[in-house]
Amino acid sequence: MARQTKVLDLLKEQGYRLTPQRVLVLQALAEREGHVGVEEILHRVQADYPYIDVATVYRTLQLLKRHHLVTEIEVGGTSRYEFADGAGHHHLVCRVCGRTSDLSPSYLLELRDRLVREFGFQPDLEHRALTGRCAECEAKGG
Amino acid sequence: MARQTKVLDLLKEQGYRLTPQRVLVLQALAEREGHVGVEEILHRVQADYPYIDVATVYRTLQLLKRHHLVTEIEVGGTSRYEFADGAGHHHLVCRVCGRTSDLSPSYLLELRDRLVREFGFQPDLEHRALTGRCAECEAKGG
DNA sequence: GTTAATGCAAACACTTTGCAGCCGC
DNA sequence: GCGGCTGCAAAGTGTTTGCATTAAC
Repeated sequence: MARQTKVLDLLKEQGYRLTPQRVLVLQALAEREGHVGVEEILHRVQADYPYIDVATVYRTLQLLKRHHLVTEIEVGGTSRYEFADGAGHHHLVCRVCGRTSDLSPSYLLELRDRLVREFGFQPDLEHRALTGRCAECEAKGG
Repeated sequence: MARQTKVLDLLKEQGYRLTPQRVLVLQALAEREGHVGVEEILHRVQADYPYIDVATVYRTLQLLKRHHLVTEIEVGGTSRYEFADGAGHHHLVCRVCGRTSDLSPSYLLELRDRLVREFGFQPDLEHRALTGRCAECEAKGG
């Protein structure tokens, strides 16, 4: 059973229409680990259905986000989206080679606790992308 | 002696021209604590010199950034700039009321160390804005 | 006088919106 | 068939760029 099936059921339950566009956007998100840019989603969907418009992709992503079925992440001024299955997590994004890897939520817990404890500040640390330089690029000295 | 004077000297030394526009942009940054949006900088400068263009503001900020005289911070998809005097630091930005407060760099050191130690990943944690809800807005339950 | 910096306008990338027609239910 | 959803086009942000003119040195 494909990752996106339960999301589709959920949308249907809520009275949303299961248009082929929505199915394809979900598919594009599901068949890809990690966060995906809007551009890439558009291209993937267009492979199956060339008439889809960016506006529809954005609208679909907004809908999914509103229902917490995808999570949005901002990296370098533009938004990327990711299937929201399972627990939250973060990403390490290499600024040089672009490769990304996952980071357990536990890494930001200590920071959150300190901010809450010391300032009563509840930080948005749900699904963050941390940019930097990965070990490889660091070694190459780019 | 105004905060921006040494920056102006520095620019002059490097052979850059001290145009009134540059002086005014620096003034706008200096007379304001914390990070300032481009829009606000533009308006402040226009009060003294109405003919300045946004492009000039952007170009000036790029120049200053290139020489590490201001730091850039991205919050909510747009850039904000801050005078780069003294040690680095971070900001807590309340998503509800918009108020900001400073955060000592020490708060992110432990995280940086773990990422370096465990993954060899050198994160960009120089001058970050952490959004969230401040104690007051949290209490009000907005 | 040179040449860098400006103002203006146009282009840019990303995202949102208005609207007429279409199609999932 | 109703009403939500789509495609298209246009507009809206925030930022950058090309170019002729201006002004700092």
